[in-house]
Amino acid sequence: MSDDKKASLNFIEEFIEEDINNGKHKGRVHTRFPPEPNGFLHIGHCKAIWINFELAKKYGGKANLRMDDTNPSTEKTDYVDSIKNDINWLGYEWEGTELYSSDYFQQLYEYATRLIEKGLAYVDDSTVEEIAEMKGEPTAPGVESPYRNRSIAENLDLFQRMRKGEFPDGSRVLRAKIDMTSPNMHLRDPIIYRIKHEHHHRTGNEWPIYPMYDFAHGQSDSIEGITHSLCSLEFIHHRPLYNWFIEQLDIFPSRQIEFARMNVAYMITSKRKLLKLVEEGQVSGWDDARMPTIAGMRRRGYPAEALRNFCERTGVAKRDNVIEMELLEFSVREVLNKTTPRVMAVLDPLKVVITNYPEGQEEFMETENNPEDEGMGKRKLPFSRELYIERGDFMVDAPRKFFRMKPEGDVRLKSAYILHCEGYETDPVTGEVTEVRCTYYPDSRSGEDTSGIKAKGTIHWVSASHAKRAEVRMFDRLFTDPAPTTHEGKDFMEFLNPDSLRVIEAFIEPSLMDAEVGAQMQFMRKGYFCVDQDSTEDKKVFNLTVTLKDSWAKAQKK
RNA sequence: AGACCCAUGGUGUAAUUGGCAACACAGCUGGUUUUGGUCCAGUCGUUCUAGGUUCGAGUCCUAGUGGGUCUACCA
Repeated sequence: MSDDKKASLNFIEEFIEEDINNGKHKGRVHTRFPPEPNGFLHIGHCKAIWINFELAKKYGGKANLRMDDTNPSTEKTDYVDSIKNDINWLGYEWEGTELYSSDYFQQLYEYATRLIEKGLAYVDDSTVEEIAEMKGEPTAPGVESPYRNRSIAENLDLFQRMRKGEFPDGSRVLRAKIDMTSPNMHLRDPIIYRIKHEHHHRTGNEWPIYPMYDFAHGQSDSIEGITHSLCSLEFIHHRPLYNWFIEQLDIFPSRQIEFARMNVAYMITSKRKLLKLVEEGQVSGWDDARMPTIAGMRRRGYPAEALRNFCERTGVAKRDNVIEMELLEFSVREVLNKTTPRVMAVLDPLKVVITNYPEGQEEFMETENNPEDEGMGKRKLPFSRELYIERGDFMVDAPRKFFRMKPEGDVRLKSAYILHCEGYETDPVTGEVTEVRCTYYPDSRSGEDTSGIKAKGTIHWVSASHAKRAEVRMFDRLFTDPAPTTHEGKDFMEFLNPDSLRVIEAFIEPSLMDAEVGAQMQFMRKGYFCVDQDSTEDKKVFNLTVTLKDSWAKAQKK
């Protein structure tokens, strides 16, 4: 019956299935996510995590988490914890305990020694400038270092003394001896070890020399038996070198495959630039809800499931891409629509007095928590003579298609009565509406409406005497430009959105005072929100996760 | 300038590997709705250019054009 169409494979899956079909590694699939612990994970990492862990899952394989910690200057243990936490939060578990490139320092040292013994590596005494100079340009070949043809014995001796810490930082490096005329700059005798008398977050002062990325990453993959080493496009030029080391060292042949990293409009993923935002105080920290970090998005209220769905929808390819934020927001709303309770909160309050409703009287209105899911139950809302509604839900000179409250008009209060607007009061100075006066139809109560009145619109409300005040943080995109880092001659900071954060005071229904930090809900007709960690016992703080779609507002703009 | 990578609606990704170009988001129109939300239906719009191979090309070949990457003792 069902015409189960073949699910299409992305190009990495095609490679993997080809390898499996060829019996390579006995069909084993083992990936890894290799962050450098020098910053927080962001939306780009999110995609890399998704690819590596989902692929392993799909092919019944394993995925390692490996901290690529070969540079002691920038790496910190604090970051390790946040990285592990973020990955777990996204819903993934790595194989065994987390691994570290630094665990392989001894093995790497031996590999380097093996290279020297084969006459494929040499110690170079040149300065940084000299090495750069001799490297040449992409269009012009480089020249060989005067130290290039030292004897194996001398190289061995020098390298051992480097390891013993006999030489000062920067005085010498170990280079692979490949080809100074290669059109691929990475093959022009790349540096594989440098001297750094620096404390490492895990190996302490054990090592005065540290391997470079190219001499650590591929070998670590190999040591761990990684079958498919997935990385972003900019490493494509490193692949010949990656393979060269595997061949010369004759070690397990991991295969590097490059994919285009994911870019999202209005978000930046440069760790350096993100750090600048934090250090300059443009945001409150790495986990500011406006940050494209996983920690930030979590605090903002983006569900992990939404992020995973988003990664799946955006696909895997080799094309440069910028994904519209709308797709991310769709993914977020999609999950939240199903999972969050609806609650009443008025963000921009306007007082309504129901003149024919007895003073001092109160009623409790039953309302469903989520029309998408009856199982989420019902709750009661206090109702009284004075209410707050959204200022934007009242208009003095309303167009015909305005279905909310307007003079002489009827409007339904969600889960309560239908109101008839009798008039309004304004501030004599500013002309601003200060209060709306209405009457209610006693026989129009929700669920038992016999009034026969049909109100076209339904609006949300809170009882003035019962409502609580709360702080609400209304977030907007951090930048005004979809690609703030791509404009030549302009610093990305010039594109910071001055209105990315608007703090307002809102009135919320009393039940919300019980909401715990992290709790998520829909403020009816406004958007999805979550309780921020800055909340206190008597003052809740809510973060706007994402607004609801608003076709009325959209129509008004035209 | 050299090497390498890439090119399909506005955006992103597909196309049984040479056989009627599709899916999602966005847009637009309508329906349902006690959220102008959700949901449902419909609609708009695509193979960078020029040659070539072929009965047949988004797919293969050549050239061009456009975009990206590479010249850290970072990863």
